[in-house]
Amino acid sequence: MNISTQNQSFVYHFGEMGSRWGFNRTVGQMYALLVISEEPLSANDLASGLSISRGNVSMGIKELQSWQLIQVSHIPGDRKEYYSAIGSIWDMANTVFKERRKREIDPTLSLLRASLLDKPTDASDEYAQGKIQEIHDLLEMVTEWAAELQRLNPEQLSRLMKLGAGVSKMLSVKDQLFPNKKNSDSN
Amino acid sequence: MNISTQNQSFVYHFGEMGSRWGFNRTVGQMYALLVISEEPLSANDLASGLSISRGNVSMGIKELQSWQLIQVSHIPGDRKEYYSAIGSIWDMANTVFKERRKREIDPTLSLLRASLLDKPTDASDEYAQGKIQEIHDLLEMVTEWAAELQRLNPEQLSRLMKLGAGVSKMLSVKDQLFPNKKNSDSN
DNA sequence: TTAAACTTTCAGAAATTTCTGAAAGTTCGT
DNA sequence: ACGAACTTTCAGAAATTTCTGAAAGTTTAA
Repeated sequence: MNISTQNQSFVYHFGEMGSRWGFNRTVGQMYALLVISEEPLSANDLASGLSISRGNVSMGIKELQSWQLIQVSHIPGDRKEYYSAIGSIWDMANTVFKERRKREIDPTLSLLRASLLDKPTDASDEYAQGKIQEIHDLLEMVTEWAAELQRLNPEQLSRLMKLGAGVSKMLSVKDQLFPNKKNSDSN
Repeated sequence: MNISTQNQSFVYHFGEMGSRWGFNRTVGQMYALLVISEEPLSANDLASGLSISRGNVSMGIKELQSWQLIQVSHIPGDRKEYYSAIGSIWDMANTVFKERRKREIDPTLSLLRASLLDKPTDASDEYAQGKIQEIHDLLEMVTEWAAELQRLNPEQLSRLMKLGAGVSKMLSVKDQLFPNKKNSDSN
């Protein structure tokens, strides 16, 4: 199994990016390779395609499975396991967002909430708590909003995004339609 | 300079989180400490507060400055430099987003565009290009949208987010108001 | 039950990242 | 011009992460 030079740089770069998304370079490369290959690939294909050890592939597969990003399939008469990327690119983005929220944001929110329970003992603690509160509120709002958006289907989301700047116009339209809805919480 | 145990865990955790946002643990901790402290802190304060070397602090400061997250100030009659976090939490989030876009997303988009310029040579390349195209389009759309949202002021953004699920209702309201606007590009 | 065909595990090696602290650099007052 | 008070740099040390490959585990077929 070898990768066309055409896709080499994509796979490699995706690996680098992957490390920003919570998994390491090789795991990112493995995933990239699975995404762009139409046929499912065996663990050996991945190892030889990326010139990494079989053991490394095995660990990477485990990781990708824990992210729910790949799928196993079988070929009749062949005992090897074959892997392929699950779903569309939208699904992938969704999954990664959801997983990261679970693994990173949620624990952070808990920690912030815990911090807020301690009563501040002096002025500087007071100031610190104020800041922690701000961060908490921002994170919570963004998180909830993201969850909300994830509930839209891709088509709706796509329309919303393509609306672009129009979104602020919509806000004012809304004010005209429902001028008495309280949106005066401008802190 | 020592940190109240109350804030210790916040600073430490923020450090861990920081590494997800593109800088390392100590840089994250330094920033956390600056955020929750009302007074500007000197490099030595940071070093002793976090029990790290002076040299490390110096590098961290450079990093935070390149992210435009901190500010220098001076105390009359004192030659030391004092640092403090810039702006509100909103500003911070904005800055981090903008910087990450510049450093990570933009290069990725360029790479994807470059990949798309090569004509595919066989069927499997064709499939790969299709996927790369999808990723490109998604990334581009999300990026543009994010830029759009960043142009809103915090108050508008906050209202939009608090709208939550209401956003999909707005989409249908829009359809009723402007039923002939073409939004049928549902690929 | 044996063995072939596969997968997983994990100790230690290799690679990478981060940190320290001494030395070099800068700035300012005299 | 000198030296005190600071900051920055950077080579190598320390810590952390990732990877390898041999050994152990699993599954299937006969």
